[in-house]
Amino acid sequence: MSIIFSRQCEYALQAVTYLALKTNGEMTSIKELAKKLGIPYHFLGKILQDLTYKGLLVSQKGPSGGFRLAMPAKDITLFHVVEAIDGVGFTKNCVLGFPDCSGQNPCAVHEKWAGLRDGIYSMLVNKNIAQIAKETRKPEYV
Amino acid sequence: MSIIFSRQCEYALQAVTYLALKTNGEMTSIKELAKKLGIPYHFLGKILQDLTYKGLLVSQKGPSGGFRLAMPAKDITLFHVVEAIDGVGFTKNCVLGFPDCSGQNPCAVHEKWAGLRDGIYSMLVNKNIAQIAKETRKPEYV
DNA sequence: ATAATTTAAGATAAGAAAGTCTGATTATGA
DNA sequence: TCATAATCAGACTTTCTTATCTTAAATTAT
Repeated sequence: MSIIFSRQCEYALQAVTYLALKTNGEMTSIKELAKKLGIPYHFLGKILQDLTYKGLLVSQKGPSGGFRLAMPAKDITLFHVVEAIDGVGFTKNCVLGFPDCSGQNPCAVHEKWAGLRDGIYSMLVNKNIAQIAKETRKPEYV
Repeated sequence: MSIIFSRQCEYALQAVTYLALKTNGEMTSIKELAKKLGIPYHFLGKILQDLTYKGLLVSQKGPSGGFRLAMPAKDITLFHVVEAIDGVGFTKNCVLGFPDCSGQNPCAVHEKWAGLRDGIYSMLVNKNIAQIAKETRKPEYV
C-alpha cells in the first residue's frame, strides 16, 4: 500500500483543523474531537499529547479543560503538522528507493521527482490551517 | 513516517531494473539478485513470486533457472510495477485523509493535490523499465 | 536414475504502527 | 473540601509489514 502521510498524521490534520474552527480561546476535549471526527479516543489522545509537546497545541486538565491551538490558525501550516508527526523524510529519500541515488548519481526520475516533491512541499508550506478550516468546513463540524 | 511506496515496492522496482540489464532470455536467480541488490533473500523470493503471478516476470525452476522479464523492458512502466505491488490507492484517497473529501466537497488542497497526483501518475506511466535501467545503471550492476 | 539446484509455498518470528485499557495527576466548580 | 471531569502516562493488545525458516516440487546435468 502506497501512502503519503501516516494515519496519525491524517488524524492530527483533522483535529487541528477542527480546533481552528473554534473561536476565541475555547478548549475542546478529546471526547468531542474523537466523537465528531470518528477517531479512536485514546489514540487521538496520544496524538494531541504529541502535538502539545511539539508546541502546536496547548492543553489544560480538569473540567472544561481540553486542547486549543497554541497560536493563530493562520500561523500553523500543513507542513508544521506533518513535520511534527511524520517528519520530513519524504523530502530526502529516492522515491524509487535506490540506495545510492543522489545528485551525482541520479535515478531516472530523480529530476522529475524533485519537481513533484517541491510541489508537495510548497503545497504544505503555503496552506495554513485557517485556510484549511475555512475551505474544508464540513456539515458535521458545524 | 511519510512514505510513497512500500519497501516491497522499492525492492520490486530494483529487481525489475536489474533484470532489464540482462540481455536475451537469460535467467537470473534470487541468490544473485539478493546479493547484488542487498535485499533479504527469502523476502525477495516472495516479491518475485508475486511479480510472476501478476505476469510481469517469468520464472523457471531447477539449475540455471531463475527469473526474467515477461516482456520487453520498454513495455513495462514504473506504474505496472507499483500497481502490481502497492495498488493504486494514492490516485483515489484524499491526501489529508479527510473522510468525505470529494469533487463535490473538496478539501482545501484538493485541486492542488490533483495536479501533483497526476504528475506522479504520469511520471510512473511515462517511464519504462528500459529507460530506468539505462539511466540508472550503477557500478555494482555491471 | 540420481544428485544438485532452483523456485513454490506455508508457517513462523520480529518490528512497527494502530488501537485499547487502566490508573495517576491536575484542575474546576459546587 | 470534595466529587467530577479532564489530560497524562504507561503498559498492553492487535494488526500489518517485513523478514526468516523449512519443506516440497520441479528441472537440469551428470
